[in-house]
Amino acid sequence: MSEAGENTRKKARSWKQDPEAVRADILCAARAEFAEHGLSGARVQDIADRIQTSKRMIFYYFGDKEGLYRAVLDEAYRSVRKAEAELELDGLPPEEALRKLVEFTFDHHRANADFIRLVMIENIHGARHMHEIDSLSQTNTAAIGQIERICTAGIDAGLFRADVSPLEIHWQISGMSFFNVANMATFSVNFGPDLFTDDAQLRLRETVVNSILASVRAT
Amino acid sequence: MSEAGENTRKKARSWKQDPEAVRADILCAARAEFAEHGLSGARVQDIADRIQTSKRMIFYYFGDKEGLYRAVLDEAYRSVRKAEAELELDGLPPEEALRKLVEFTFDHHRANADFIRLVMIENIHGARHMHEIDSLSQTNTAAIGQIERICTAGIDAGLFRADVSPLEIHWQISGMSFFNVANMATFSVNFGPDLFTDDAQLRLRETVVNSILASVRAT
DNA sequence: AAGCAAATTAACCGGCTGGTACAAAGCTCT
DNA sequence: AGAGCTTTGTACCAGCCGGTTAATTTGCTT
Repeated sequence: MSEAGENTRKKARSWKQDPEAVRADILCAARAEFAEHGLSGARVQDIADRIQTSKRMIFYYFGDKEGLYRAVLDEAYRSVRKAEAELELDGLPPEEALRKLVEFTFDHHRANADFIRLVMIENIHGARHMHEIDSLSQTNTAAIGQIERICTAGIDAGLFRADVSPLEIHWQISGMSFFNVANMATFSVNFGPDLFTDDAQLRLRETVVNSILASVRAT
Repeated sequence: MSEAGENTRKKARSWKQDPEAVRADILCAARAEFAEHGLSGARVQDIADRIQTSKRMIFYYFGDKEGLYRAVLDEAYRSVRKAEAELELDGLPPEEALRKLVEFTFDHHRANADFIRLVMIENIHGARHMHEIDSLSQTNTAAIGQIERICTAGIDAGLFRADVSPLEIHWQISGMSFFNVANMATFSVNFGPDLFTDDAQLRLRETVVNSILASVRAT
């Protein structure tokens, strides 16, 4: 019974201190757990079990369950916005830039299902916890900047309608890209899984690009 | 302490039996509770407290918490699909029909936030519970029928592209209409609440109509 | 090496929550 | 009216789970 875990890193008789690594481990395990089960569905013990640590550590570093949840949410948003910011579109012609942005968002959402699920969960809670995280509003509003630049360029070139709304465009792109991941489960049950094979997703992404481009194009 | 509730309908000394009403009441209260807090977040006691009944009744009629949740989900889908089926589009020209369908879906989703939240919750659970409800798949696949008819009419008239996919169109309409309600909370926090005023929603709905129509139109 | 704060462990607790046992009250049928 | 079913109320329980207490270990500083 007491002989378990001889090759584990931290347990078994003696352990090394590595607070930052522990903190990061907890955050990572918590993200998975929260994404999978939601805030109330997640079990602190299960988070501890996912990594080589004890329940106590979680409260030690994050205060309580909600504090941990908030930290997870914060870090998740931060990393996503960072990825978005790294997308370089400034050199491209407007239509091409918009296409790239749609394709990126669509793919990125698919590749980060955990983040999507966290946002779903946060919406279930009426975004109550996001309000308590300051730093986010700044990072996020910046996401519109790219679209704004594309739009002004497109309008100036006479390619886009003069009344396009960058915010509405972002809403549309986000909406479909988000829905695609968030509602895959129920959509598959209701209408079959055909839309979610790899090549169907490629076609679907192109459909989204077409819709967005068609709706901004000057007549 | 024990004198409470003289004017309540069922308690206080003597009560009338009305099983179907109780069942319906529970279902209604449960829908609200589940929509608000999710499956694990919902409290059976709180559901009982919302109406004039005891926790005991809930287990009596629905077996356990998940049974109740399943019943709620079933009823919710059923009523929504019923409303969809009542929409009459067959007489209209294709573009007009499609416009009406988009407008209806957009409005209907907004007006049924509880349903949206239930679907969000069910997606968090990977649609696990929907699989255990038979009757749904039939009701739901029928929802595509309308779009199929519109598309064939549109293609035959040379108004729509020949390669439009009814399923993809449904996906787009659902996606944006769903996202609009489901992610209102986080979207507002991130980008401000401007898009969710009544008249902004009217414009947004028109934007969705435009995108869909523009993307199906023959060049 | 001693002192001290930070990191970690193990055991524990209180109360909440899903679920139940049991009895009492209504309803139906004869 | 009363037997036998369904429906409802009350009290209760067992276990889970977030959170805590207290003691032990590590490592830094002097």
